This record gives sequence, C-alpha cells and structure tokens, in this order.
Amino acid sequence: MAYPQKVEKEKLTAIDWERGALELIAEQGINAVAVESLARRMGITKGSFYWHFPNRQALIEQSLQRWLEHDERNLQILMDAIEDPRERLTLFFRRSTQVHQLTHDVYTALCFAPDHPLVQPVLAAVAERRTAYLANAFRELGMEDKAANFRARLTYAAYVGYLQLMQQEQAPQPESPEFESYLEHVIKTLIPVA
Amino acid sequence: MAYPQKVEKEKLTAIDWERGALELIAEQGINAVAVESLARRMGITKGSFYWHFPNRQALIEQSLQRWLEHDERNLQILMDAIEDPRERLTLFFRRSTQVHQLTHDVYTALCFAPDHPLVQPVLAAVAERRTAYLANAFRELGMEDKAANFRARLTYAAYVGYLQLMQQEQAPQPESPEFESYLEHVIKTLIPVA
DNA sequence: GCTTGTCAATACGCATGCGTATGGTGATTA
DNA sequence: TAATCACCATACGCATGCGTATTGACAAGC
Repeated sequence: MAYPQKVEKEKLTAIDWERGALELIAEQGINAVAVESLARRMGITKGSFYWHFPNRQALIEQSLQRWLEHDERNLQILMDAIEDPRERLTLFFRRSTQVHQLTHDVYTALCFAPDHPLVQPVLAAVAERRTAYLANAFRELGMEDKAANFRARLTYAAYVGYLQLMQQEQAPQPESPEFESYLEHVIKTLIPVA
Repeated sequence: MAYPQKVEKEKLTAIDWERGALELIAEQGINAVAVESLARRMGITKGSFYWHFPNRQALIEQSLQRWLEHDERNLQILMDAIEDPRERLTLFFRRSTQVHQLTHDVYTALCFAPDHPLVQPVLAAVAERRTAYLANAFRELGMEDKAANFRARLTYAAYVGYLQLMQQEQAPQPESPEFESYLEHVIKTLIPVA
C-alpha cells in the first residue's frame, strides 16, 4: 500500500513475487514474509507461488539477492556522481533521510533482524561494501590506511545505531529542524578537516 | 548450558522461569522463547508454567522488567565507582567486552530485535538511560549541553552499531589485539581532550 | 488422619503456516 | 481442432505453538 502498485495483471512472474516480498519486508520486517499472507496480499493463492518457487526460503534468498544488486547500483551511482570525498561522506549520512523509499526501507528492516540466518550474509556483504566505500573516502581525505579503516567502521556503526535510535524516537527525525544540527555535529566529529 | 545452572529443585518459582527465559533470550534471541521448549529446557512440562504465569507475554514482560532493574543497578555501580568522566567513558566502551555475561548478552539479543513490540519499550528505556549517562559525562568534560547530548547519541549509536558489526565479524573482537587499537581510535575520535 | 493448597503431568482444542497433490482454465502451438 | 503449456485454485497432511481442562502428587495445617 505504501509503495506504488503496478497495474492489474492476470499472470504473475517470479519478479512480481520478489518485489512483493521486498515490500512486505520493508513494511513489516522479514518475519512477516509468509507464503499465504503474501499471496493474499497479491490477490492470488499460494498455488501460484509454488509454481514459481520451490519454497519460502528460495523466495527470500532471491529477493534479498535482487535487493543487493539494487543497493550495489545505488552506491555506485553515489560514488561516481560526487568528486569531493567530504561531500560524499555527508551525503552518506543524508541517505538516511530517504525514508519511504523501498530500497532504503528494506535495508532498515534487515538491520532490525541481524541474526536471521538468511539476512546475516546479506548484511555482512553490505557492511563490507559500505565500510570499504567509507574507508576510501577517509583515505582521500588524508588519513592513514589503518585509521581510515577504523573510522569507516565507527562511521558505519554510528549509522546503523542511528537507525535504531530513530525508530525509538531517541534521535532527531530527518524531517525535524534538529536533524540538521545533529548532522552537523556528526560531520564535525567524524570527518577530519581537509 | 552456557550459564551457571542452579542446583536441582523440585519446586520452581516464577523467578526461576524468568531467569530461564533470560538465558534463552541471551542464547537464541527473544523469538526463541516458547513456553513448551523453555519448559523442556528446564526439565519440566508447561503444566507448571501456566500456574506461575497467565500467558507467554506476561513471562517476557516480567523477565525484561527484571532485566531492566539489573541493568539499572549495573549502570549505577559504574557511575558511582569512577570519578574521572574520561575513564567512565572508556569503561562504557569496554563493557562490550563482557561477553558471556548474562545481563550483557541479553542486551545484545534485545538490540537484535528492536522492532519486537515487547522489546521496543525496554530498549527505549535503556537508550534513554545510557544516553543521559553519556551526556552527563560529556558535560563534565566541558561540552555545551546541546553538543553533549548530540555526542551522547552518536556514541550510543556507535556502540549499538558495533554490536551488530561484531556479530558479523566486521569489527575487531574484544579478545583480539586489534580491538585495543580500535578502541583507542574510537576514544580519540569521540572523547574530547580535557 | 483429613483436608487444603501448591506445583506438576497429561491430554485436548485450536490457530497458523509450510509444503504437496490434483485438478482447472485460457492461451499457444502442432 | 486437438494437445500442450503456463499459471492458478482447492483441498489436504503435517508440524509447531498457545492456552485450557483435568487429574495427580506431596506437603502443611487443622
């Protein structure tokens, strides 16, 4: 409901199911992905599902794999678009603003189930990718390799933790005026001066 | 198994059930708390459980409430014991070292299910308490009120995120030699010089 | 010694959720 | 036009997990 629905189709494809699963994950978390409820939600019965997928696990795996690719592309675009590493880093934080965007909401939902066996490897891959991206930016700003790596981990951890605090309304919401000054503080603290 | 078992008792009390629940949460997460499996684990049947508790939710609520008190006490001890705010802050980070300690393991497990309806308020209370504690220490170090609050949130977020990274083995484990230099980096970044 | 209260065992009903089996329908192809 | 294929509906079996109901064992108090 929160995400754009496609036009009515009589025949569904595996990709439709994957997208449906991702929307459900974004809205209610990974544990809400049940075959029958998802089928109902898509206005169909599970007889269809088991034609496209061998089982529930395959659906989740393929959906998450698909999401990984999307996320990869997003990061790549971000990296290519901006020259200045300082600006790239600020934009990294500002990405948390993009609530109600499917790809980002899925990420948040996955962060909220880090011990799920199917989520764990996905989250690990994302963490590795993003910390590498961050470390690279910090190196460009003149930090030593080791320090850049540490700072990247710290930054990523702060980002993940922020998502959790935000859900508990213990951190300023992206829309609030306080958010900007909080962001400023974070940047001043974590990003070294050129 | 991982936690010290008490001696054999014929009669169980509600407190025994709560402790059992907390151990289970620490080991396998909040979703693993099922009445029947917990009963088996305690060498008894669920006939007993429903004498002590009206339902599963009550068990979880009371267990978490009990844990909240323990955690409160722990924090209080920490605050009273150490004069220097700088040392207090370093110790805050080092608390993550106390793995395989029931109270801390429960906290980690709760952090891994932040969207659970019964966990959410508990986690919110802890976050509030700890950020207040951190903000206080930062103020003692000469920071302005607002900056201290922001830095406290950032620090707490970094801590929560670290727990997740650690589980994915993307952050140095507390036992590893790298951990010390990582900790040093974090301290140098987040704690202002006197 | 009999009753009462406390804790536990057993057995049941019910809901959810996965996966299977089988049959149906409409379009495509031979 | 007959047969095949792609997709879906329906119905079932089975496991898990919650909560209830009934009975039983064992100790304490009368």
